[in-house]
Amino acid sequence: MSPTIEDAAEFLERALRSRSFVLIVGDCRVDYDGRASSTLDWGERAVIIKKDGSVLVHRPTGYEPVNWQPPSCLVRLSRSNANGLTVNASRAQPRENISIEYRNISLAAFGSLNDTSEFALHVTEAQMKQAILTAPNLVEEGLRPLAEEKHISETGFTDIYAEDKNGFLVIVEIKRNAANRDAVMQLQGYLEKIRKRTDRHLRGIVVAPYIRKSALPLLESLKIEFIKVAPEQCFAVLKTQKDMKISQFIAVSEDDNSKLI
Amino acid sequence: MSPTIEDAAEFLERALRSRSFVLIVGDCRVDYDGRASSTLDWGERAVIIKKDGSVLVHRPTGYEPVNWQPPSCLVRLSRSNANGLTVNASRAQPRENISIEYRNISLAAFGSLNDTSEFALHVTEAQMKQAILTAPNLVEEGLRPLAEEKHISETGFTDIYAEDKNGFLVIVEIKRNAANRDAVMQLQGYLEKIRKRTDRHLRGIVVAPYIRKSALPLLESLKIEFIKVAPEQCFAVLKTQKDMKISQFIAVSEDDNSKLI
DNA sequence: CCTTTCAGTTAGTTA
DNA sequence: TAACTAAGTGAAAGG
Repeated sequence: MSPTIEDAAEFLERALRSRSFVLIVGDCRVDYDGRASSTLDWGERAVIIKKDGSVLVHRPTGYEPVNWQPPSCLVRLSRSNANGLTVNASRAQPRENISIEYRNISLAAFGSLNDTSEFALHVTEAQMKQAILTAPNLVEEGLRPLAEEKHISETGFTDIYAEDKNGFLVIVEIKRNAANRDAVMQLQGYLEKIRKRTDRHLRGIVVAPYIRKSALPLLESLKIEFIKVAPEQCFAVLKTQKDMKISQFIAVSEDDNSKLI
Repeated sequence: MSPTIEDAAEFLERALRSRSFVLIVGDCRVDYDGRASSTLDWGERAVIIKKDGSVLVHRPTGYEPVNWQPPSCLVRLSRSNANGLTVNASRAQPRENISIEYRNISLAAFGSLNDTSEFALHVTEAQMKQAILTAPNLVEEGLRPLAEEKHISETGFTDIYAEDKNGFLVIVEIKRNAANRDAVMQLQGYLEKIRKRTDRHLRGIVVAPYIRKSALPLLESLKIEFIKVAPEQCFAVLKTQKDMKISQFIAVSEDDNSKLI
């Protein structure tokens, strides 16, 4: 059933050379030495070796790996003896090393993982935009969205056209995470373009969960405003939308039931 | 090459029922909702489901899982449609849920991991004992170890017999981690046994990285002493021992080399 | 490269 | 069970 150590060694040699995602399940001993040191006697664990040099040793329970190595460390394979196979992962700065010695390997696999999607914590900018279009008072009392902006030449510029309660034109730039100088500059560039085409009074608002201190001077000098909108708020709005649909459905169902009584 | 979603579903159904260690590599979408919320669009990731209900979603790079669920959560499988398969992991307190929707599975495996060894951070008690036997001044200036104690009836009692510079008998109890009331009581019980057999002045010393505040009153009332010995110190001693051997070897080698010159 | 701060922190210990 | 604290914390942002 299990591959021989010999076969596994050859297999893993190829796996590590290919710098892909490597999975090993087997009976091993783990030694760590670095900022601290640790030992873990024989037992079956699952080990993940990633292409960036991360190494994770997972026991049968628990969220955290029992031993690990952060990204950008050097992973090598060595044969301690005919029946032994050791995976060695080390890095400098700080000098740390973990060695995983196998006496049996029950599963070994490797392959490249194709994964390019962006991870969005809380909500995406698109979802934030949707939330603000649904509930513009998240930004300002009396704000009325006008139309969605088509990306003309900008990259990664999520924004909203709107009118405030005084009828002034408002450009809202949304950032999913911290607004920095770049975000302010981007909005400024956009405002300047628009000012060339219209004489209307123009306001620029950066909307983000929070703003970098480093962006505050620029913000003030350009008379651009910052409104803090937490992803949670947006999520709450979107959730309420969803819940609305569900609660409406439930209401109908209850009506149906009442008819049955 | 890859199993069909149909086959994978059946396979994983069995895997989850067996409450063992489950590995899934495949093209998935991940949604999380709980203390925060997140989305992750299609891509290939490795998922670990442990018997205690931990769930880890790992991308091709990075130490941390992109999404996860801590131990003791409920993992269920559902078929969204003929070509879809969703792993759902939820827990209450706090209410959290992650759902992993697959459109392709390239690897699925499960099995029980037999892993009972104790994880020892820094050093084991045996190693601490070895270090103190090698360098008794870690505990006290002038301490001379007498003999190793055979475990009479105690469990997990790692200790050292010694004489201090005044010729008094010293019993040293070693704890790898925090010394608590139990440790003090254990040593006290042992001291009482010995006092019945001898009239010699007897000292009891608890050696550990640190001591619980809760154990201090008991310690004082029983006139038992506490000496802080950090695992790092023990490790340093053991390392020096090792290094001694190596440096001796190097010294010899250098001698040999010098002869060759 | 170092420092500070935050995390869906997790995990362990004490009250 | 809740509160407090440490972690081989890791990861991001700022200097």
